Amino acid sequence: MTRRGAPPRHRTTHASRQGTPLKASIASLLEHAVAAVPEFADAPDVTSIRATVERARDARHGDFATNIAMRLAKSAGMTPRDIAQRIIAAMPASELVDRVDIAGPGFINFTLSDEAFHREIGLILEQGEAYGRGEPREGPKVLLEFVSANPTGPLHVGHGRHAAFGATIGNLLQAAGYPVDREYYVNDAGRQMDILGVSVWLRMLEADGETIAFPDGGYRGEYIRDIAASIDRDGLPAVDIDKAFERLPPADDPDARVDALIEVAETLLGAENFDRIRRAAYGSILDDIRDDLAEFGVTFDRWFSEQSLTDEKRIDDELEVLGERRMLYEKDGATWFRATDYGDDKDRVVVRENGKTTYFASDIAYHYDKCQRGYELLIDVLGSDHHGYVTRVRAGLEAMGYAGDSLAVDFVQFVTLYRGGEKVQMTTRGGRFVTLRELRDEVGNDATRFFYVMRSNDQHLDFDLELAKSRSNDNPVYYIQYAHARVASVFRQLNEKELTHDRENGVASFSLLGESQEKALMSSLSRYPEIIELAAANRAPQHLVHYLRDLANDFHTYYNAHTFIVDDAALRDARLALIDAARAVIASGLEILGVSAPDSM
RNA sequence: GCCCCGGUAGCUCAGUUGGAUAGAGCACCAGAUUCCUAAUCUGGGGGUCACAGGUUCGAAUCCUGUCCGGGGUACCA
Repeated sequence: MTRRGAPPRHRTTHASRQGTPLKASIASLLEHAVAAVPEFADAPDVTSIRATVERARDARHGDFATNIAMRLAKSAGMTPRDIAQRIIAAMPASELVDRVDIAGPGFINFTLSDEAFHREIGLILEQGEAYGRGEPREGPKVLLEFVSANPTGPLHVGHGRHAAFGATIGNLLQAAGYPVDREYYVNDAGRQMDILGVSVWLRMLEADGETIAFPDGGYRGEYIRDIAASIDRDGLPAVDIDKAFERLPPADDPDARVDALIEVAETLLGAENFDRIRRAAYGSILDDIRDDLAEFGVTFDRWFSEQSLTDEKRIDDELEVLGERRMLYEKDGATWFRATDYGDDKDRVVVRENGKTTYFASDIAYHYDKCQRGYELLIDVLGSDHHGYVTRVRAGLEAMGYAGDSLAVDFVQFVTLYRGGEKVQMTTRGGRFVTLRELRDEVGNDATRFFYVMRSNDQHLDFDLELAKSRSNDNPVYYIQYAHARVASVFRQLNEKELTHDRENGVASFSLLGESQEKALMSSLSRYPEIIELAAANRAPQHLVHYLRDLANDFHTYYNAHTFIVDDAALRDARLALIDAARAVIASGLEILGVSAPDSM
């Protein structure tokens, strides 16, 4: 499992008042009961009682179950069943609970009253799409960084998964009440930007009719030509190409060749002009990335420039602090950070022999900066090939005086595209990837967002284009959206029959809803707050995906089994109120996933 | 070598932080619509949770070891 910096558990101050999720209400009853038994007063597990309350998996076990009696057995020196007996005897009466039973080796099973569910559905109708969202929390203040792709080309399908996952995590944390900001780290400094500038310049020359052996390390996408065409040539000096290229290192050393080309460009054009091309290039690409993400429903609170770390002397500050703390030393002409003091495999270079700082030096400064801005939990969404960074960045944070575990990293595994059973070639000879935009154009934003988070982030993702596009029962996106559209359709039908829906009458008539499908739907709906909390705490959107699928199934089953628009007004109002609650929860869940909730399909 | 992730039904994957008889979709088989959208529903078969030990009332889940697949192990970003 990926290591996760778990946010501290929400401390609930509850009585079983309205607005408290069902599970918390049950946990509260249990806490009172345990506290009322003197023998358990100092049992070590009492503080985590809430965590022991679970939904029963089997209807025969009631609605909720706890294993608290088994957990207390050792410290209390009693058998689980005896403990369960004592706890049940001490349980305060509640209108939410019909029965409390002991089962199996010592489980305590709670069977809720109809009233408990009716209240919960009423609450959904009252709160609408706000239902299930956690109370705003003081902290930890979360900074969520994701995508952060280099602005050297358009986003591809791998970045898309990062975008969808990160955005959904952000929505989930926010829904659970955490204060969260989203940030994109823009790698606008260093050699990559120089290579980008050179690539554009070479394409400009080509457009002028020059023949140029394009270097291996350069960016050769078609978009580079487009950018080259858009560069304002006013003030650019004329260039004697042949002379400029005659001293280049041989092609079998691509790195040296690219570096030499950068130098040539800077000399011939002048540093200012070259910088202008470079900025135009990365500015245009970054605009494209920003648009692409915005169309995908992914937005950021801040775009943080790597270059600003240098400009604002943040890296200098960092090196000074590390130096004062004696965390640096010189070797082989470079400056090294004592990462091994903090558990890393080896020490790491922060200033190279050539005097330039490393990307790692920027990373420390950047994460240090995040801490200094007051964020208490830093979440980075990274590709799984970056796992080696975590230890050293944590080391950097600790050396700078912050807790290493304030950094949590969620790794996103690779994406493989399939068309039917066929694997899709993701890269072309020109080094071109299938872009996120192409994927979105082909399968649509909704299916794309959904499929990206359908699987656990640390699972390889097989993205089947045909399945994502299919408008059939194979496709879980449409399955869920269809449930939402069906509810809207029912209300349209109601309108056509010139009937109206009296919600208050419906809520007052919930006791008429005795069908098994109705009870199942109510139970599922009441789970929503638990799902939000679970998915947020684990940063695992797939919990929400699976929940919505199950919820849609409960709805479709109900739809097929019973008619909602019946003659009996009370029953009709009650049924319509129930499906309207289902509509609200589905809409809320889809919103968190960044998927639309259509009224018709 | 060392580090990270994964191994659960024919396929793709869940599994609520150690619970009760391991779940879902697809695929396969059999059914449902005079009625609110059949983009739907109902039923059925299908499992050595990679393997071997261990921890305990209880293990797919935790520990140790082994095997297989992917990734990483830069004075690149």
